[in-house]
Parts: sequence; C-alpha cells; structure tokens
Amino acid sequence: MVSIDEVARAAGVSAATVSRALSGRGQVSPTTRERVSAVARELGYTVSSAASSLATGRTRCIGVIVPFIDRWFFNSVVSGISDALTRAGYDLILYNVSSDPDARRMIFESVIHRRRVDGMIAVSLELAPDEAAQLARLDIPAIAIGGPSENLPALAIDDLALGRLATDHLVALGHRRIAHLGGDPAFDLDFHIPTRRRQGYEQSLEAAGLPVEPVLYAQADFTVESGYHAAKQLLGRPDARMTALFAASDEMAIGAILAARDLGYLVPRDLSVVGIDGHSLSEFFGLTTVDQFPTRQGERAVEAIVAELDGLPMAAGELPFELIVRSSTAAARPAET
Amino acid sequence: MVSIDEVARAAGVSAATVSRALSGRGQVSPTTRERVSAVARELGYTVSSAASSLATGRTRCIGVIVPFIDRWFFNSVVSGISDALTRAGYDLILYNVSSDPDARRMIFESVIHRRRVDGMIAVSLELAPDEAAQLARLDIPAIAIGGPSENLPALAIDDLALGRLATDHLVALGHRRIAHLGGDPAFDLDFHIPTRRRQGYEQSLEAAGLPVEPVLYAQADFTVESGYHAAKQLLGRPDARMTALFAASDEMAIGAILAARDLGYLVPRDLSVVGIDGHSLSEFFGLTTVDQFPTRQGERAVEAIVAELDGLPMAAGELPFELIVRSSTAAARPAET
DNA sequence: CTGAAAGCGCTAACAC
DNA sequence: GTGTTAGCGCTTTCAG
Repeated sequence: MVSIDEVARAAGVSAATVSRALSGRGQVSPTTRERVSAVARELGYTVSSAASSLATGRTRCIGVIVPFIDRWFFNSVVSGISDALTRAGYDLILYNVSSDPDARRMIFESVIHRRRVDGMIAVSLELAPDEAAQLARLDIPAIAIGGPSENLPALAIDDLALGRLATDHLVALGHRRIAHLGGDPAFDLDFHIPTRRRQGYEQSLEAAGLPVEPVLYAQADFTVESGYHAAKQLLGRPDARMTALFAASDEMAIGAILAARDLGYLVPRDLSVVGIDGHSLSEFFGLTTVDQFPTRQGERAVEAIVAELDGLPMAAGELPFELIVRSSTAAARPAET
Repeated sequence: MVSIDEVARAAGVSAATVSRALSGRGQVSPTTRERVSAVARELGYTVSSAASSLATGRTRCIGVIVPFIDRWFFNSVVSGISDALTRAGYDLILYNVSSDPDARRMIFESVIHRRRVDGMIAVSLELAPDEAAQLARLDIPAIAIGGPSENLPALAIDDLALGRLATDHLVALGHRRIAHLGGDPAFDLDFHIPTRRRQGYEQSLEAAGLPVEPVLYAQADFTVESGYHAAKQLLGRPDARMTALFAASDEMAIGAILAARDLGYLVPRDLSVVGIDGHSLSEFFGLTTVDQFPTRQGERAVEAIVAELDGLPMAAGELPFELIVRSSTAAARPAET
C-alpha cells in the first residue's frame, strides 16, 4: 500500500503538503496541488482512514442502530440514510441489534465505544436508560428516529396525529362503525407506536361522537399474515358489523383486504380499509394510507447529524406525513349509516 | 476518553501489559490480567479502533456491497451477514450502490480504498472488470454471493438447477402447458439470474419432451406488481391455455396468484404456481417455492471471509436450495393432460 | 512475565 | 506556500 511519504517523495514535496493538497485544508499553490494530485492518482494513493482518524479524531463514519434490517420500514429508513451519507462523504456502520439480547448488550457496552463513529442514528429504538447513558458517554452527536425519546434528541413522528388522520378520513366518509387493528402493546418497544396510533383512533372517534367499542379492536403484530387473521376474526364477529377498518400498518391493512376478499366482502363497497406507512406494496393493493416517508426520515436524520458535526445546531423536529387516498376507502353506503 | 496510559498508570503497569492483558495476546500473569481488567472496566476504557488499526493493520470491519437494501432478498442476506459478523466480533460497513452510477464509481474508486475494511462481500453484484480490479488492488479477501463471478471467488447459487427443479416439480405433477414469468435480461446485472432460471425451465421442458413455446413466456421485473400484470396477460391469451406457471421470484409468483384470483381462476385447481426465493410472504400465500435461504447465504459468506482472515483457505462453493411444496401447486387434472 | 522503545500513516501547529 | 516537528493511541519486538 502506497503511503503519503511515497507520494511526497515522488512529487518532490513534504508529506504535510501532500496532506494539504489532497484534503483541501490549508493553503497550497494551485501548481503544487495539481502535481500532487496527479502523482497520487498515478500511484493509486488513498489516505489510510485509520491513520487519518487517529490524527484528526474524526472517523467519517456514522453508526446506525436498527432493531431489524429485514423489515420494510427499517430498510427503507436505512436506504435513505445510506444515500444521504454517501453524498455527505460518510461511511455507514450498521448495528443490527435484532437477534439476541446479548448482542444488544455487547453493542452498547463495548462495540460502539471503540470510537469508530462520529455520530449515531437510532432507528425506532427505545433505549433503556443505561443504554442511553452508554451512548451519552461516547460524547458524539446522536439522534433517534421514530418518536420522542426521553434520552435522545429525536426526529419524532406524531403517531397520535397519524392515527387521528387515518380515522378522521373514515369518519369523514360517513363511517360510524370503524374497527382498529393495532399492535401488541407488550411489543411496544418502539416508542409506543401501536399505543399512540390507537389513542389517535380513539380521539378521532370521540371527536365524532362515536363510542370506542372493544369489540371493534383487535391485535396483530404488524405483518400481513397477522393482519389477515386478526381481520378475519373481526369480520366474522356477528356483533362487530363494521363498515371500515383502520390498521396501524400497511402490511396489516393488506392482510385485512385479503381477509375481506376471502370472506366475500368487496373492498371498499363492504369495507373501507386504511393503513399507515406508505409501504411499497400499498399502491398495488390500492390501499389508502398515511404515508410517513421513511426514506426521507433517514435523510433528515443524516442532515441533522452532519449539521451537528459541522458545528451547527442539531435540528430535531417533527416528521411529515400525508394521507394518500386510493381505492380501498369509499363513502359509507346510506343504508348502513 | 480514557486512554491505555491512564489504565496503565492506574493499574501500576506499563501500557504494553495493559494491551496484552486486554487483548489476550502474549503472556500476562493471571493476577495482573485480573487487576488490569478490573481497572479498565472501572475507568470505562475501550481501545480506540483507529489506533489499534493503525498499529495492527487490521480494522475488524467487513465491507458489504449491495445493489439495494430495500428489497427483500438483499436485506435478508444482509441480516444474515450482520448477525454472523456480530458473533465474530466484526463491524459491518454497508455500501449501498443502488442510487446513482456516480456513487457507485466513487465507492469503487476511492471509498473502499481507505483501507477501512479487512474484507469485502459483494451481494448479487456483477462487477465490471475495472471494479474487480479496484477490489483486487485492495489486497484483502473478497467474496461474491449470488452466482459464479469471473472476477471474484464466489458463493454461487446454481440458478439453472433452481429453474429446473421448480419446473420439474410441475412436470412431475403432470402439467404439460407450463408458463414462465422471467426477468428482463437487459436488467441482467445480477449474474444473469433471470436468464439462467429460464434456461433451467427450458431444460426441464425439453427433458420431459415438451416444447418451449414463446406464447408461454412473459417478462416482469421481479416485483409483485409486475408479476401480477404479466401473469394477467399470460392468463388472458386465448392461445396460452397453461395449467401451471413458474415465476422466477416469489414476489412475481404472488402477483400471479393474485392475478389468477382476479380472473376467477382457482389456485391450484385451475393454475399451479411455483416461485423461487423462500420469501417471507410465501408461506402466507401458500406458495410452493424453491427456497434459497438468503440469511444462510450471508452467514456462509462471513464464514468464508473470516476463515480467510484467520489464514485458512477460503471456502467458496455452492449454495443449498430446497423445494418447499405448499398449496399453490397440485396435480394437473386428468381432463387437461 | 513485564517494561522500554520504536513505529503504524497521517495531521496540525509552528516556523520559515 | 511549504517544510519541520510533534504527536494521535495503540501494538510489538526486543531486552531483561
């Protein structure tokens, strides 16, 4: 591997000049810069990140912690993060804490402490107080995506408003018996997303003067399959008689659409369905959804971290979302209202 | 940040001893090791990866290059890689070359040259000769997942055999008119996967003495949506009259199942459908598929790289696959054979 | 078994 | 503008 000294010798300058010429920091005459660049290119020289990091204290790496990498929402966010980091000239170290709790502890206790990253992004991960403390000890900028966090500045999505918007849409269409497919609150690590969306649903009903009925509520685990089964249960209850359903995720909503079909119900004639996410499959299924632009969320997080690293104030804040109306929702039929 | 010297001073030994005690390399008396560990823990000391890398020449990082991170197959592989690397004590740097060609060039020309990684895994990425050359110049172990590569040792999946197995299954069920949903060969970057699977399909037909008919072939882009549309076209052709369909990906197969349903066909009574992948949704749809265990593929790649880094010979080789029969395929009805 | 000392390859003051 | 000189924090001979 060719070192900076070889380049320096070949270009007839000192190592310091090579460093300045190539990094753009400090003054170098255009001629020298040109010559040094040429020599470096010719020799195939690239700085050693280790040496550079050691000297500067910067690694030009950002760590990203996710609970899963094989779920749509998370890999969409990571995709946005990845593109934004590449553009900003940073590498991305992926910490996937999913599998086992031991791995998670390891990561927080030692891995991230090797000072390998200049900043951290935690995606939909509610940190335990001691984990947040570990992060804080690193003394690098860190930001959470996915909900207000007590221990970290965050790009928060207002899940309450999301749930309210989705339900308001159904209410506005004249539906009075609106079911909700939520998540298991025990599985509520991720910023209480299921709970918040459910509360939004309830607020919307109450605002419309509609009762919140337990018979109109079912739990699933955010997947298509679980949504399918839960929706089938709901649709099968003789006492439910809903005309609309709000699922806390698009995947569950898709499951619900498939369940309705299998039971012989027509969507949206017999059942209006709305989801949350903006999942890549939602358009195909004609699903009305509240898009939360996960890729954009990742980009926003990168912007915030990079700004902070550049000495600007970290811009936390709210994340945008938008109701996308497609063909899975329609006005309640007069006979049923 | 506490340094090795502070630990050394606090423990009353030299920095060298601290290094030996903590790394496990070299001889240290049990007593000293114990004391040093205690002090280190107490002070919250962790080695600086930059300093360590500079001194040893090892980064304990593996680079992973993927064309997409937001597609099921790739994030499944990455998930496997990530878990295996965590277990092996390596960090994972993710290079997502999807977005734009400029980014791709950048990554190959300079990013990976900063010697930030000890090894590289390229997932389903056919490298251009110059890209492979860039990689080779790094002089670190590299391995490709996804098909035989001319420029890189590879964990290859035998896509020909995959296509043959899927088709053989349909043939064995007595089907004579078997359609194929393939991928766009122009989109064939990824080791000619669509082409190979199609060839396997054709081989199987020929072995069974069946003709290869263009009318039974359609192209899509591996997604549910494209599979849906292509299958609908195929099923609508008056001259096709197929009783079975082999799709080159599970997502397309799922699209085909949905298309058949929408046309009023019953799966598998009117149409048997088989896919390839072992997609997480395939079980839900009762899809018969050839599972290619992507998570396992990632693990295998890590094993190979780590072995090579430990001085053992790199174990390239073939990847396993398995036919999983579910409810989307059934024997051809006698009347139709 | 332990310590001293020489670097790993680069950057950042500080001179000139 | 450019070179000199110290390190950055760790590992690893080499002595003892």
